[in-house]
Amino acid sequence: MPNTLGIVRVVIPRPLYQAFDYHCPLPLPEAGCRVRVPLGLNSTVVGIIIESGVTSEFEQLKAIESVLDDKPLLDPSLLSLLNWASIYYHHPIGEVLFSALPKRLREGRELSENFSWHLNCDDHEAALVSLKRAHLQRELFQQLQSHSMTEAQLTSLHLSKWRKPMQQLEAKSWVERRKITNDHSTVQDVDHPNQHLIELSEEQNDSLSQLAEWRKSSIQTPALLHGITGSGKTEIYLRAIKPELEAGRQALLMIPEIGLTPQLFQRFCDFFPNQTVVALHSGLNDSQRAQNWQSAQTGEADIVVGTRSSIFCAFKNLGIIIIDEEHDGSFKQQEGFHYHARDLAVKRANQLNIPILLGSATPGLETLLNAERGRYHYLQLKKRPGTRKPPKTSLIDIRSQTLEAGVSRKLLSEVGKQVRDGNQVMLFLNRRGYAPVLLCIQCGWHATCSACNAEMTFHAARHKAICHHCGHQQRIGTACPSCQHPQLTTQGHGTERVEHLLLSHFPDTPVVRVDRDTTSRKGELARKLEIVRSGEPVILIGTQMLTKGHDFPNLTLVGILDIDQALFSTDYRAQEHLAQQIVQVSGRAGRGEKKGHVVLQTSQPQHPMLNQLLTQGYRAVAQQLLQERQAWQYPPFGFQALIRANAPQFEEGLLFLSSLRDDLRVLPEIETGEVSLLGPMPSPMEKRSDRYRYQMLVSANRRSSLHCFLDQLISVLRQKKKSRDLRYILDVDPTNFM
DNA sequence: AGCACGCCGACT
DNA sequence: GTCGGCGTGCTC
Repeated sequence: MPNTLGIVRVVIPRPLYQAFDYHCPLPLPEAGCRVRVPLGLNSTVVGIIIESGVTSEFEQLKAIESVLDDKPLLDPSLLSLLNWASIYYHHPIGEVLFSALPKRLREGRELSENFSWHLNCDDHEAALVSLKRAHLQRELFQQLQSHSMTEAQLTSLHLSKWRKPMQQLEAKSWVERRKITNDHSTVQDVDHPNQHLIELSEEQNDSLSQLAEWRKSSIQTPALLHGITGSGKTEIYLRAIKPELEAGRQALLMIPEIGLTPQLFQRFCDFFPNQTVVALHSGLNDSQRAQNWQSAQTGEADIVVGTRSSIFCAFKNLGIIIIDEEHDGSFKQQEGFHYHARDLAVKRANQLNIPILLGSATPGLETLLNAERGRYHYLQLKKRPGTRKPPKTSLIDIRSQTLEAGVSRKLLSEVGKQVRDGNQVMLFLNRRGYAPVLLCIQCGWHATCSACNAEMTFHAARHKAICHHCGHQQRIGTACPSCQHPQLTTQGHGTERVEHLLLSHFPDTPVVRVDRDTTSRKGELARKLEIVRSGEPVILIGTQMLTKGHDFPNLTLVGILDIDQALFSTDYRAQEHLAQQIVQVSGRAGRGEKKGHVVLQTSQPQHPMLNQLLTQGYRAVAQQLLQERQAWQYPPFGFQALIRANAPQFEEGLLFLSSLRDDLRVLPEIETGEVSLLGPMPSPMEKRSDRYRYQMLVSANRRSSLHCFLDQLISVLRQKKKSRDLRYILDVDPTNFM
């Protein structure tokens, strides 16, 4: 006999598509609470209730062991987003739900209590005098003089070691610790005298009033803010958020993976000094992440600035979502649960009926199409504020140039000229290391990775060849490892090589290299950026780390090296990415008073896309690319999913996918031609990290056909027997075919 | 995934 | 005999 009372439906952290029912003592905890439940013969796991008070078909229910939360951690709207994502991406609900939680909460740990610290001292002067020698305490004291601070705020300040001195201040009774109960019943004053120091241009003001108009409508559609680089999109974000904070709601600002420049975060803190701004990105440790996540969940944080996974952050009362650099590829998760944070953000905003603003100088083709079809509100910023002009771009035909380390004479002399004039220069090369190929001219040996089908990149300073795909390293002496010939040579150039070239040509100018190798140490990137921000002449050489969001006012020349590879890529997205990259890098030039100039080195100066980009700009290129996509029925006109399979044995994944394809042949969507399959075929790098990788592409002209087909595909896939070391994954709306 | 069960070959 | 490799099936 089915029970009608005392049953909860629980999602388990396992790759399972269904939830399990458990008995639970009354009163039942609400959906979104964590519980500890028995699973299998003798283990217990942390689960999340997704439905409370259900009837169960299942006969032998077990009882939950304990309830971990008295208030739900995930509210109904977030649960429904996660459930939707599980269905849309055809990914097990167990993994989807748990990917929303910070590690500590996933493990069932206690919620830490949040505190704030308040100054409780009559004579500030006397206290400061007595703290003359206790620098850390003194600094904390001064911070607290302006306003009281929460743990999240203290941690996000660069005061890494604040706990000890704070304890000492507490011991002296000058500081009082209080438990936070802020539930936004009283809204802090959002206005602040410093806020309006930056005066907006006419165009910016116009966009803002359009935004205000747009928000009055009863159904919120997304808005695209298409503003050229340097047009001041951040100022729009700040002012778009402000009314929401004033109404006691919270804001989520999503940024690309390595896009969190301390300046952006600082700008938000400065603009809203009375509000709590917290970060959620990969630079935080587990405890900071749990802390900040929780502060959004309780309502203590007003603004969350976060990367991809912050789309799953719980909020007490979310009022607006802003996505900066919405075209950026890092919003798509590339392993495990392959979600697209931007697309989920649009869905979340739609479910909550709150505004969402997508900002970019180079909107993705999907977003641009939505805007041009009127599904998104389309705002444009076409000018840089003040007298600043967008940089002028010219091409250098490298076929008629002498090259040194891939840099043309012409560009080198231009660099010299700018540096002599006291300006800063940036060279962009999307390849780190010294050279992508290391070889012996005597015996033909070259450094290849034993785990991947790839060349290893030579890193000169470390005397190593490193595989950029799996991290495998090999020490390189002076002689050839195969024939002992005393000299090895290189082919191609990376940032380290160009750095050497620049050092030899410009011995009196600092050369700053910014890539993953030179910034892996904590604080190193910040230190390098600080050198550049000092305004002294420097030559920057770097990878795409340099392209995102930085503001260097004294930078007048940008040189873009080696784009030719991307011009001939077989990936249909390569042209879009290249155009975006060129525009983004170029946008670093001429942000201050001085005029900017961009030099693009290519062997294809007649290439139609490049020429259209230089003469008509990004939007024209995007429209052209959209036409091509339409002709081929590629996304966003067609809909795709990719099934990848890999195994340690050669061709095992291929066999598996071939057999899957045979099974799928009888499905109705294949017979009617609504859905077509391409492959299976080897992935672009067949062997990677000692696994052989294969893929099969599923394409459809209608999203509904694709999803109907994928439902059946998943059930076929799950019933299929496979060896234990074969792994497969379904990627809906793939953006990366590697 | 993580775990138990059960089947089979290969060792002290 | 029994140890352990791995294929299979189940988890409320």
